[in-house]
Amino acid sequence: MKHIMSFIFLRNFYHLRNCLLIGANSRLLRIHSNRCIVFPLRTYSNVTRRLPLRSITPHIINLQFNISIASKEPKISYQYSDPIKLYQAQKERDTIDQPATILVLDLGTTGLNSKTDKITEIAIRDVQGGMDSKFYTLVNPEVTLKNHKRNELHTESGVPRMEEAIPRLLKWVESRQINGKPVILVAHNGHCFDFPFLVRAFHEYGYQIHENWLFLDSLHLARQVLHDNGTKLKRGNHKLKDLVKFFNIVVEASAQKAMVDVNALCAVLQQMTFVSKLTSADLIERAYTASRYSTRRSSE
DNA sequence: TGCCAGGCCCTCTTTAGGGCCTT
Repeated sequence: MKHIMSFIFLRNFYHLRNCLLIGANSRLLRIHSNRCIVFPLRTYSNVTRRLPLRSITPHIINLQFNISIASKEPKISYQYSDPIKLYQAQKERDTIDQPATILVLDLGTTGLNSKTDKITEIAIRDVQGGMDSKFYTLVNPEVTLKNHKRNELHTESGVPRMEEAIPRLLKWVESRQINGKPVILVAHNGHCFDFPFLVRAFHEYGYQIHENWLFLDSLHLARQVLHDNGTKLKRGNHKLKDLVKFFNIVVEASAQKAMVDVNALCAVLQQMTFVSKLTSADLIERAYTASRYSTRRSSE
């Protein structure tokens, strides 16, 4: 009986969200005792999603969504939605059993070669949001950059070198970790770009990637789930910008370039997990450990 | 705009070639 009620609850939930066209702010669903708990992937992101004018109905307004008319198309911010308040209230009471911390990552580098190029920028965001949910730092690559202005920016006093940035990164990730449960680092094309850079940098300065750290490539995920779901994207249209456009997401500008992409990927990840009905457990199953890169490195 | 590296995927072919995707 409990399962039947949960099924009906879920069906009604999806139906409600589909009707309102606001399915972005609550993604990870799980049955908790006899209740359906809504897990938002993000709470304080500045990302908004464009909605067609006809979708603004009294129902949405009555639900107290934050609507701003900034241009021809109204925008709906998700940060004041009820599921989020529910999540925050539950989190404060520490009653939600989250299987993992999901962190969206983007790196800036001096080039594309993880063996020879250096990291210049690290941006990470905890999709659950809350206080101190963002980590951002420039990194002094200790090499001369081609762009003179960028070179000055990255070599200013106070910009940490990678060996100084790693301990800060570790401390921040640890602060986001929930009782030693896994951390899933998500990056677009991370398997071929961000993750090899990160793992190599850790090894270079004598740090080990913790076994609880898992890696998930959102490019690979997008190519899989957007096909499985029937909402096919044409081959060659899985760039982050393409996904932002596909999901009709508006990303606010920021001086921190990598953080702009992180914000965008947070929203894209929400959409993908929603349309594909993926849970945290599903993401864990699709993720892999750093040993995948360590093996590659040792075989060189 | 294209180059850079490299893993994955698709297509066309059976072992190879080319495009995608990231800074």
